[in-house]
Amino acid sequence: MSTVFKALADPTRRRVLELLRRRPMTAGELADEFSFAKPTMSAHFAVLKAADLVESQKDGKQVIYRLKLSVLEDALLGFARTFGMGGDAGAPGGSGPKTPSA
Amino acid sequence: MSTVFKALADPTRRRVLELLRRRPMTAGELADEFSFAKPTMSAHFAVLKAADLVESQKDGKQVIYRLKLSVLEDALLGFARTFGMGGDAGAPGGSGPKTPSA
DNA sequence: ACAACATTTAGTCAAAAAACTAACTGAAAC
DNA sequence: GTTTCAGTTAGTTTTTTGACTAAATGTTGT
Repeated sequence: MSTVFKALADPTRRRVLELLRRRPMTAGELADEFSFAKPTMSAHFAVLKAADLVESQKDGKQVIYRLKLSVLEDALLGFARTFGMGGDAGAPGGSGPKTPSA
Repeated sequence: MSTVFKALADPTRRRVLELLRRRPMTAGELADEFSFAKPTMSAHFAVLKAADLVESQKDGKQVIYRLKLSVLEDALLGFARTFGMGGDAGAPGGSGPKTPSA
């Protein structure tokens, strides 16, 4: 959970995820979308992978990155649910703004 | 947007938000829930405020913090929507969800 | 085997983040 | 009006982050 939010904290990484939403891309393709050096991008990929937000697959001499949408979904919506958006997960009492549990 | 995700990246701040979801609390009440020194907590509050995730109101010698749920909602669900969760915002066959350069 | 290519690893550096203590500000209480 | 209390500001320190260059790894093509 914490690793996911840490990963999402950087705008470059968020944009990588958005790019990967459309289609899987190689490290090189992704790197071409940014002005950073390749090792810098590689480090970003590593953070995303550590957060389990992407998976990588080796294909010849390139590496294909693919978004793990379900993980992003679970983290985001799971957290949102903690706040009473789209479900309920923590404010059972009665003073809450959402979750009209009565 | 970036300030929101930066704010959410820290577990202490996420927990502060969760506490504030139940009811507005004073800085002192919030600080009591953690083992950090008060200035440390004050700095966390400042980050949350800069991200517009909370608002503060002075009441005598204390400061009441209140969650701005709608801001959190907009950020979280807005970002989720970018990824096609709970709506649509850019994935389908077109050429570009962002940067509609045409 | 070797050259070319794609990517990662290693090592460095500067800037940002998160914590602390000490000192300050403002409001209440005495 | 001075003490006390709540909270923030200032200043310091340590750790983490994000960037870079140079070098290593592994893969394909010659």
